[in-house]
Amino acid sequence: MIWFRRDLRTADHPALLSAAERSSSAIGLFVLDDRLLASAGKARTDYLHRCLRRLDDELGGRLHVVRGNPVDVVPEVAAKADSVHISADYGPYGRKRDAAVEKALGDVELVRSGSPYAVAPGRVLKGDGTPFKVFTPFRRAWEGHGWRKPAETDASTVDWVAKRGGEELPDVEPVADPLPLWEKFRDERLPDYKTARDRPDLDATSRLSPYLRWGLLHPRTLLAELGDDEGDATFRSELAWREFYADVLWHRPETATQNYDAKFDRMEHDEDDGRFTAWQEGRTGFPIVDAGMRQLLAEGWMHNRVRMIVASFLVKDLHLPWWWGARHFMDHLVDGDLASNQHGWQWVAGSGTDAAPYFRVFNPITQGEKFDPSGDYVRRYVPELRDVEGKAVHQPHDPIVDHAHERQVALARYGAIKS
DNA sequence: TTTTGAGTTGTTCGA
DNA sequence: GTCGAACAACTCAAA
Repeated sequence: MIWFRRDLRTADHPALLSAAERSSSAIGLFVLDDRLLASAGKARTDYLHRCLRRLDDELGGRLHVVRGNPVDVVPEVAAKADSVHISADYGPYGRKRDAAVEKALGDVELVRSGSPYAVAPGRVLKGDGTPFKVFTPFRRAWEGHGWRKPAETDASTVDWVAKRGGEELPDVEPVADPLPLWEKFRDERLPDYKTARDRPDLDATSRLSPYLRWGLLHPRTLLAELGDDEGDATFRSELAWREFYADVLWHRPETATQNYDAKFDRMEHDEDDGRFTAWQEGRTGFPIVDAGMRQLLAEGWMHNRVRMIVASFLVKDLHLPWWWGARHFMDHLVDGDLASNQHGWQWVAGSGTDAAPYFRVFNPITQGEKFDPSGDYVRRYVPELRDVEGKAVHQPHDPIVDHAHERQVALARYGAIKS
C-alpha cells in the first residue's frame, strides 16, 4: 500500500518506487484527516480535492479516499497489505502521527522513502554538528550538500487495487498539470524573476507553491533544470528558504506556535477591539493591505511581497500576535505550509531566525508605491478605489490607525524587550 | 578561545 | 527628485 499525504503525484516518487520493488500490485490511499481539515477554509479544502482528483486520474480512478483518524484507518485499509510505503513527513504533527500509525500497524512494515525536500531536514549541519540559524550559510551548505536526481517512476508500472468503500471525491476539476506550468515559467518568466518577482501587479512569480505544498511537484524536479543565470539562482534561493524553514522546524518543532527567540515572550501586544477582523476582511484603509487580504479570501493565495506587507501591518501597526495572522493564513492559503508560514511570520515579527532589525517597519504606502507603481494590483482587488488613477490609489482611505504613530509605538516596544 | 566579517525583502531625514 | 547616513547592537559562522 502507498499512503499518500503531501506527495500527491506519481512522477519522481521514491515511495512508489519502493512499493513497486516489493509487489506488482498496490493500494493507493489518502486519508481525509479531520485534525488537519478542521480549520481549513473552503479554498484550501477545494484545492486539496482538486489535487486528489488529479492523483486519482493518474491512478486510473483507483485512489482510495477514506475519512478518519489515520491511526485507525491506515491499519484497517492495510490489513491485506505486506507493507505501507510513505514519503517521510518532518512536521510536528506528521512525525507523531506516523509514529503512532507505525505502532498500530503491528507486523505490517511502514517504509519511509524520500521527503518533500531536496535535502531532508536535519541533514545540513554546521562543521560542529549543530544546525544553522542563519539562512545564507545554510543555503551555501545546502547547495554544497547536493541532492539526488529525480526518481524515474510511473503509475502505469503498478497494478492499482480497485476501490472498496470509502469516500467519493466531490465532482471538481482536477488542478492543472504542474509540469507545463513549470516549463512556461522557466522559459518565459525566470529570466526576469530576480526583480519582477517583487511586483504583485505583474504575473511574474511561478505560482508553483501550492503544487510544492501538496507534493504534485518535487523541488528536486525543478532544481534539476536550473542553471546559473541570475533568475535561476534567485529561484533556487527561494526553494532554499523552503528547505531552511523545514530544517528549523525539524530542530525546533515548538516554534510552530512559540517564539523562536524567547525574549519575544515579553513583547507587549494590544487587546483586539475589532481591528483583527478589519485586517482579515481587508478593511484597514491601507489600500495595499486591503488588496492583499481580499486576494487571500478570494483566491486562497497572496503575492509574497504583499504577504510581508500585511504581516508587518498586523504585527507592527496593530500590535497583535504573529500567531493570529499565521493561523488566518493557514486557514486560507492553498499553499499554506506550516514551516514556511510560521517562520515567515516570525521573520516579520522579529522573533524568528535571521530576524529583521527591529527598526525595519514596512510603510504600507511606500511599499505600495514602490512595488505596485501603477496601482493596478490595488484596483484589481479593491473595487471602491477603481476610479482613483495611478499610484494615488495607495493613499490611505479612512485608515483604522495612524502609521507614523504606530511605528513609534512598535519601536518603543521592541526597545523594551531588548536584552 | 578569540577574532572577524557578515547578516533577504526598510524608512526617514537632511543635504 | 535623489542620495547617503543613521537607525543599534547582536548573533552567528567560520577561520
